[in-house]
Amino acid sequence: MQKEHNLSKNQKIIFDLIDKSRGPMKAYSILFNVQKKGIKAPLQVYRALDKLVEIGKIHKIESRNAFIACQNSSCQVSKATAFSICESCENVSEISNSKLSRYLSNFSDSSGMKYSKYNLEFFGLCKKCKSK
Amino acid sequence: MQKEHNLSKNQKIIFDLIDKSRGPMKAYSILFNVQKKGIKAPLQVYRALDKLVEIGKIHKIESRNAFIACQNSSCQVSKATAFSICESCENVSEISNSKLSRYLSNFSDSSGMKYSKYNLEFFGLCKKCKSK
DNA sequence: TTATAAATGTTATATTATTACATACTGTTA
DNA sequence: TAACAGTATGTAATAATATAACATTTATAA
Repeated sequence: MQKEHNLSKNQKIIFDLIDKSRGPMKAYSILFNVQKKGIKAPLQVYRALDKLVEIGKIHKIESRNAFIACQNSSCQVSKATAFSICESCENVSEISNSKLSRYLSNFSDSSGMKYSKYNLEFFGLCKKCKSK
Repeated sequence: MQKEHNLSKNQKIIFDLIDKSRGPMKAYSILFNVQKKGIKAPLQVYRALDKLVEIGKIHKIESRNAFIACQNSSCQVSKATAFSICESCENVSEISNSKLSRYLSNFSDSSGMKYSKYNLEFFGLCKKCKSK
C-alpha cells in the first residue's frame, strides 16, 4: 500500500507544474513560472523540490540539474532511477524496465559496500534526432 | 592501441592534481590549489576539466559536481562509467566490473534510442560507515 | 608557410544552490 | 485544549558552480 503524501501548498504548486511540463524543468525556470502564485524565492522552490524528490514524486536528472515527474505511478521512494537522455534535443524519459531494475537493485561487488540506491543515465540520440 | 593524448600545460597541472588527490575534487577547490601555478580563473579550470573528461582521463561525478581520475588505465573515452558513493563519508570509487559494463553497454529498449554512453551512480554506506 | 585547430588569458556575468533567522501551520498526545 | 514536536513557509543575503565574449598564442598538419 502506498503511503499517501498530502503535499503542502508550495509542494503541490510545484509538483503540478513539473507534472504538466513536457520535459524536465530547471529550478529557476520553475521559480519564474510560479511567481504569479506567490512563490518568490529560490529557497521556496528548492525546499519543495527536495521534499518531492525525497518522497519520489519527482526525480532529479543529475547531469542536467533538472527535475522530472516520476512516470512510474507505483514509485513512492526515489531509490532506483534510470533515464534516457537525447544529447541532441535533450529529451529525457524515464526507463522502466523491470529486468534492468532487478539487475541493478541486486548488484553487489567485492567492495563491501551496501547499496541502497542508484541512478543511471543513458545518453544517445533519440529516434527523431538519429534520422536527421 | 591507446591514442596518446599529449596534455597541454594546464591540462597536465590539473590532471596531476586530481590524480594525486584521494577522492573527487571540486572545480573551485582545484582552482584554489593551482593558483600558485598561474591558473587564475575558473574558466581555465573548466576548460581543462572539459577536455580531460572528453578524453577519458577523468570522470565527473554528476551528483556531486566533482571530478575524479579514471582508475581504469585502459579507458580512454568516457562513455561507460559507474561509481559507488558512500552517503556518509562521501568516499567515491569507480566500479570496474566487466559483467556490469557489458550488461549496460548492451542495454537497449523499445524506445528506438541509440545509446552511446551511460553513467551510473550507486549510493549507500561503505564498509567503514556501515559498522559505525 | 600558411592556415586551421586547439589552447590560453582575462573580465564579466549567468546559473544553481544554501545559510541564517523569524514565523506559522499541522498533527499528536498529555 | 494546551503544550509540544515536526514540518512548512517567508525573506534577505550570499555561496558555489559554470559560461559568454573577446583577444591572443601555441601546436599541428597541408
